[in-house]
Formats: sequence, structure tokens, C-alpha cells
Amino acid sequence: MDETRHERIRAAVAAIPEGRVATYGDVAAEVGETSARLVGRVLREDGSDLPWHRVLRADGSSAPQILDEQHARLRAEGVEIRDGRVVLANHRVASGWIS
DNA sequence: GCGGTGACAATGC
DNA sequence: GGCATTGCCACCG
Repeated sequence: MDETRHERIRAAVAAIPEGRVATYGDVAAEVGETSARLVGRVLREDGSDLPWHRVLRADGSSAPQILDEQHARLRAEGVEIRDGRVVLANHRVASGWIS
């Protein structure tokens, strides 16, 4: 595949099923050629057309800048949120959800 | 080429 | 569970 990291990250995020979430580290692991920081950068740059709200931090929290929309969209999809943190144990996608 | 910065992660206290 | 430190990669002045 001649896709760049940017495209791979977008594909991985777009492959997250509705009602499920993934951490930046999980997305980076699926891409396998990038780091968690790269994922955040791509989502900020070109996440407008992606389910970026399904991507969370390793502890289930998220950045304050996007937290309000993150919170609203996830609940709309049926994702449980506990004290500002998503319940990863019940909504985290399995490793290799793309393949 | 260098230092600073950021939608992060892992570890230690 | 929360805060501080370190490491990571790409972009900007």
C-alpha cells in the first residue's frame, strides 16, 4: 500500500464501528507505522469527515477542547460515560478491528 | 539545524 | 484516581 500515515490513520478511525470507541494508542497500533501523537494531529487537521469522537485517550478521558462534542456524540451512539470518562471496558474495539 | 509545541502513552509517587 | 516526568513523531519559526 502506498498510503501515507495520514491516510492510514484516517482509514483506521473510519473503520471504528458505531457505538464503539478506540484509544489513540490502539489506532496507532493498528496503523503500526505511527505514534499516538500523530493520530491526534491528523484528527485535528482532517478529522472533520471522520468519527473522531470515537477516539479517546488511554484512560477514557479526552481533550477539553473537544470534550463537549465528544461527550454529546458518544452518548447519542449509546456509549456510556462515567464522570467525564468513557467506559472503555464496555465499548473499546478489539485489536485488529480493521483486518 | 535547533528549540518549542501538541486532540498522546507509559511509568512512578 | 490524579499529578509529574519522560519518550515519541511531525510541524513551525
